[in-house]
Amino acid sequence: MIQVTMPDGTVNEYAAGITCSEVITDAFGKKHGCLAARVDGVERDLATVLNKPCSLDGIKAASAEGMYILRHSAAHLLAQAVISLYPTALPTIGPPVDRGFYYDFAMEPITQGDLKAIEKKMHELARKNLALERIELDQTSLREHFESNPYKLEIIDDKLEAGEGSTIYKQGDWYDLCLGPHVSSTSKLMFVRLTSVSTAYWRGDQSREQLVRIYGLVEPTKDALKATLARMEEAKKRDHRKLGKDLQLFHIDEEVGQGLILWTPRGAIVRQELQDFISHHLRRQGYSQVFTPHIGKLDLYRTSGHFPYYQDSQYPPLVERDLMNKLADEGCSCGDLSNMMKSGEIDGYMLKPMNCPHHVKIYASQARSYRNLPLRLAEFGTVYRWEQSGEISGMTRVRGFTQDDAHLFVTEDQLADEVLGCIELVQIIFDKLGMEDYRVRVGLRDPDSSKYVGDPIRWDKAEDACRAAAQSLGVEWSEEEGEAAFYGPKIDFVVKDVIGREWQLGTVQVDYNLPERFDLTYKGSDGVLHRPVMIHRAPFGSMERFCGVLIEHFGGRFPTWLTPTQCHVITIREEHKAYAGQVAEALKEAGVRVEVDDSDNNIMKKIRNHRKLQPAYLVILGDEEAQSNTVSLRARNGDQVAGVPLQDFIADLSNEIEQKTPVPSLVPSPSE
RNA sequence: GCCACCGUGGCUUAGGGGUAUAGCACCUCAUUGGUAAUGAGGAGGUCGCGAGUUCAAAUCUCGCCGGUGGCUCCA
Repeated sequence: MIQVTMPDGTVNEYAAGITCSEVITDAFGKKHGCLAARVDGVERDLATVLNKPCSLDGIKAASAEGMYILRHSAAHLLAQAVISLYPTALPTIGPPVDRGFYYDFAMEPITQGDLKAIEKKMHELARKNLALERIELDQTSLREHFESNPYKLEIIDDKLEAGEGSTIYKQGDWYDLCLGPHVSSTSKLMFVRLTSVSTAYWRGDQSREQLVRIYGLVEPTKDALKATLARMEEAKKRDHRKLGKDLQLFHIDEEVGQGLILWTPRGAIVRQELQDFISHHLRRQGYSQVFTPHIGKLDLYRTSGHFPYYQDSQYPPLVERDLMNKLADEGCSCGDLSNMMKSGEIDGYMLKPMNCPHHVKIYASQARSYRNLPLRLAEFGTVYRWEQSGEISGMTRVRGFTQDDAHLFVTEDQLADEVLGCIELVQIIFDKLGMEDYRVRVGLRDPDSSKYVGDPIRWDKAEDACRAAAQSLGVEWSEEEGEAAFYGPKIDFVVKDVIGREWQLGTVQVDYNLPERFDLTYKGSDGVLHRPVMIHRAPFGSMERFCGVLIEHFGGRFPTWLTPTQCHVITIREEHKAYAGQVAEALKEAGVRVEVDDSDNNIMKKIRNHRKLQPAYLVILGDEEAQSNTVSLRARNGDQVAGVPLQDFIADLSNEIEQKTPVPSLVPSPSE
């Protein structure tokens, strides 16, 4: 007999040789819903045989571990299906990922259209209720099993010591090299959906074979799969690239260039409101606004270190016309030109990849004393970076973007307080926008590395300041060793949107490097020159990415203060035109953004059309309203209220805008 | 940058060797309608760009540009 300790502490006795599955059924009943077991803290198959005393718990599909196992098993099922339809395909690796699973195959390219047939085959195999059997093999036998698959052999070479064995999992006549654990039967994998087909390099190495990668989803129940698919639909609807078009927020024109955002009037309003909001808080926090140009001399970036070190991710430099002509006359090739710029023989201008060198020069333009510090220079500064073409996407990955940037020049003693001040700003913004779901990453130096600049003692202090600041937020935060920039520790903000995707937005970075490179100084109270510390911070990251994320966060339904047109005034009949003009005028007078539709379409049609642009309110005007000097309001969700005195509406609306209320709330819902 | 797929009026889209569908939006006329599509008419496209094959190319081929999904990269 062996003793098995259950999670609640009870100890049951069983005959040795009993399986996890039997123990779990005994302890939790037949409908235990467990996909696997945890034996002495280690994940195991349900079929695992117990021969000695242990602790045991079940792993349900609802848990992260359970989903991981389910997805992993589904990847196997996918491979089985693919091999049965494409016998010459070679399976390589197929891990679970955050939202599903994938499997990479060495095979001829397939298309999205081929996925249906593969999915059908998966369902067929799932229905066969094939047991997944774990088989331990010695290395010789393993190699025999995979002798026709060089990818698996490479894995064996890499992962196993000489002579070391491993396991395969077998289902029907198909098997795969795998450590497991897995679900007990393919019947647990009924609710799969293949989502996309793509390519990947073997082991992520561009120089190696291109593989076909198939992505899929799996859920434990039909309803869960439905819900996941619905969530994906929702994500698609919220896609800022689609909403940006529908709501006329921005435009990207191939003739202007890839990754270059044209802010159209409606989008520009959203951006301007956000900038005004942040500017207000910057003034309150003692920042000084500055403006700097979009280009600077190569020498500046040689000093800062941006050129030529980061050359590959920048637009190529600009060269003055006279110099260009002269060099051309001398028969200078492009390669010569590039080399001469690199060596510093000739100068040119660069589109700025960062704002800091310009701000540093503002600091350096005067002699500074400790009495001037901290100096906080803020600018919505536009920078340009040469992102790889395949990486560019909508507003979230672009080549030109405007950072809500600022650089703080502080004394060593002020560092902790100033980092805290930066954090406070982030908190205010996220709170106001209802972005409660975010986490903070504190990037620390790798203790084993010597790539960092600056004195270790100062680093320790700066790292402590970052930790303390992150702690002060009261949200989830993590320390990540080795994630610091070479010039200082940093705090990154990662926002989770409503559908669970994460976006890296703002950042606060301590910098010991630039003050050194530019030989920045201030006169201390001791009369001696000291080196200031810099803090780079951009709480939104970039206006482009932030607005892109915001569009998706709100699903295009911006709060009243942000929404491009706050009220759309709609008339019922032609004779209400005059009153509509009066109402619109009064609203404009109060600073409200308003649009009027007094066309002769009927009211139903007009409502339908104007809803599309998602104003906070539709203001509907007919006989009753005109006679009593009131308005009738319709909210986005269709709720309505009639007979609101115009003056009350204007007062309430102004208040809502002023307060930056997260959701338009001037139309009470009928249930309240 | 690499791979696969895609590119038809402002938007959504049919077609797939004989210069092109439809809906929405737009304009005109009629209609004056109380909370998600009134009716009729009209205008708008050298089918991403450039070459090639062909009597004939939106359609086939090649190159380029752009988009999507991945890979790789990201101060």
